[in-house]
Amino acid sequence: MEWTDETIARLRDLWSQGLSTAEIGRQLSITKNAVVGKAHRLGLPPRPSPIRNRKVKDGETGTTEATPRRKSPSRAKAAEPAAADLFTDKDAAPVKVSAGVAEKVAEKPAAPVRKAPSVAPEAAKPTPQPAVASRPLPAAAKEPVAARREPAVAPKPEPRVAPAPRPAMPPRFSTAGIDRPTRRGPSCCWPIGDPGTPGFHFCGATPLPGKPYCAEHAAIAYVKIRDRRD
DNA sequence: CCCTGATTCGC
DNA sequence: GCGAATCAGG
Repeated sequence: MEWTDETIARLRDLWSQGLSTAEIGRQLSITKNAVVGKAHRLGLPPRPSPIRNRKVKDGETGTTEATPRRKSPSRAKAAEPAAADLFTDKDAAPVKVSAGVAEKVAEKPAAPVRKAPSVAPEAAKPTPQPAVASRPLPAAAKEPVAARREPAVAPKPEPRVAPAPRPAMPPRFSTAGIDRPTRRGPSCCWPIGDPGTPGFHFCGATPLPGKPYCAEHAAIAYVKIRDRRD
């Protein structure tokens, strides 16, 4: 797997959107393992694991080996240092509210994440049929399977920088210099150019209802998730 | 069984 | 660094 800047950006985006690792893997045409592995290497915020803390530190009971399977799990690494570290900004922190949790919480008052409200529930679904169910996508509808998702261009979905709501405190990249769409309503947040680069900006076109992207980019962003299983 | 994410470790 | 194998919980 060649982790280009684009793929990494996509990974981060999808990851921050709360998609499951397997889902991300399907969209990127890679295995979930690759997704998780890379996510960890990137230091992406861990999402609620279905399993409990496996890292019960070595020693433990000592009587029976905890993980005698492979070799020697002597690599009882540290706990979970990295993730929290990354969120020095309060802005990024709220993202911790993951899909699963979000459903339960049902509200995030002081934690307006970038994801559009309408998008959240979709992405939160274990089996996302958003792209399939409600897709008034004209372009995509034409060639659903054929088009698939090949970005073709070089999209860099940048999760951090929120397009519309709350320009208060940008986490890492200041939206100040970013040329924001003139209109103030919802706008397509498909990134154009490299984040942090002078020319970087967002598409800004009128997004599809309930989608963060315009029809054009939504066709790229949201792909038939079906047919992906080989 | 299926799903999920986390971790390990050979490459 | 990468990701299959594996683990482990729901």
